[in-house]
Amino acid sequence: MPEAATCDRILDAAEVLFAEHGFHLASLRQITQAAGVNLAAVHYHFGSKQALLLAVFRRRLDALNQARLQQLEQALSQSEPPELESVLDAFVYPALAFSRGSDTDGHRFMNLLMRAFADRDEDLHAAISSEYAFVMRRFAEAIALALPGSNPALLRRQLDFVVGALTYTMAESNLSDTRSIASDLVRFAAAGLRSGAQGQRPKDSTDQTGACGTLETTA
Amino acid sequence: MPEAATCDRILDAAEVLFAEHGFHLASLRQITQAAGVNLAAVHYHFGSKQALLLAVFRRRLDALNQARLQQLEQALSQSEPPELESVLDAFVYPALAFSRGSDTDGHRFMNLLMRAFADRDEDLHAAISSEYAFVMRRFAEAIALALPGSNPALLRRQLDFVVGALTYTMAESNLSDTRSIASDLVRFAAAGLRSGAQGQRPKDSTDQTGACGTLETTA
DNA sequence: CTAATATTCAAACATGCGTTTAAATCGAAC
DNA sequence: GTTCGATTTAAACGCATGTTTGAATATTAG
Repeated sequence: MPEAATCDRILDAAEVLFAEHGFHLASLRQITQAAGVNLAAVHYHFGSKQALLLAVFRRRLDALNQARLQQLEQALSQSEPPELESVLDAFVYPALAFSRGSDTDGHRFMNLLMRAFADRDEDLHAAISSEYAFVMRRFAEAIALALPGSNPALLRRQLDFVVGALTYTMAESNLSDTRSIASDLVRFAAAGLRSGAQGQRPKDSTDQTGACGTLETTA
Repeated sequence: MPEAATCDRILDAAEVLFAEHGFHLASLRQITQAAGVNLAAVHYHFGSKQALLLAVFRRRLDALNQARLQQLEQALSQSEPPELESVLDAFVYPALAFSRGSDTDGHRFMNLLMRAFADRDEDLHAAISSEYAFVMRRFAEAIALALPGSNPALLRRQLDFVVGALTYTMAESNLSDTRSIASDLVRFAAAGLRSGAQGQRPKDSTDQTGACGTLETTA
């Protein structure tokens, strides 16, 4: 029989309904009914509703960040030092392609990601950010290589600008050409990053740790 | 007696708890207890929990967008055509100052705003965006004036990048110097906007309506 | 075939929610 | 001082939720 396993059917239905109605509004009864499984199956296979949410996240983020790192390696091997636009594209394009691809699943999942970011779910945040923190670190290093002499504190702040622009863009519901949006965003971000790279910025630039490692690590 | 009126005490407590736990998790029992009023007072004064949320939003957004427009008028009167950086600062600074001001209330409210954006609450969205759509329109016009010959469709897309960077930055929980963050973001955004202003962009740039008027209007 | 293990199932449990109700209390006007 | 509308109060209603339970059913192993 081509019937998917119970776990996967639960994950699929949960992803759809979490993204559509939010974590707390999507009930396990809705989810299990949409998945065509019994209500208690969630607790049997995942333990709790919260654990189910985490499992939904893990399944997608693994694939996304793997695609990002793969494209980053390619960008790093193509020139020395790496080209800024190539690094940014490796960060931006897989996310946009995933969120706006032909399958609507990716877009739905990105909505879910935005929700989780806004919800500031501490447990989920901690679990996820520790799993994928190294991805953001790798990109920060690559951008620093592409912009020699840049101010690290300013660069980190500007990276948050890029993540914000990307996250917000992904959450937009109308979908048009992914490639052109990605290139617009890459050009926009590259110009912005270079605008602070010439050693301008006379003032303090207080380097407060603790700003990194938030959920942006995942988007 | 210096006791605040019941309505205001409910609004204050609701803003805190909505921002802290989200709309659906913050219960009316929590809110009324924190406000020191009876549970039924919410329905007597506001009608429903949803209407209470809307009232919380209105109270803050009025002040924020008024401050933005005031600073925009000043920027428009200072030079002809207006300077791009001044226009952007009028959009960015009041929001950042409000969200990171000495009172923690502003920051909490910005969290609430992000939540509402992520929640895609249709009713709230419709009510709010229609009330403040003209603010975004005014800023789009001003930026178009500051960048003569710019592509309107591209400009709108880039404006979303700016809104995203701003929203994301506001939601960051650590608070440091507002003025320096604002100027970093303004320089970043100005460079990005100018990067697409020289008539580049040969491809389509399909102008799909319906992209505007989303909740970004409020942030 | 049988025994043991893994999975599914229907039903119930306890809890918290938004909302409603009707009586009690307050504040000013006559 | 009494009356009348506005406000506050305590209690209850109806309902949906996440979770647990224990029996029924599949699945696998010996």
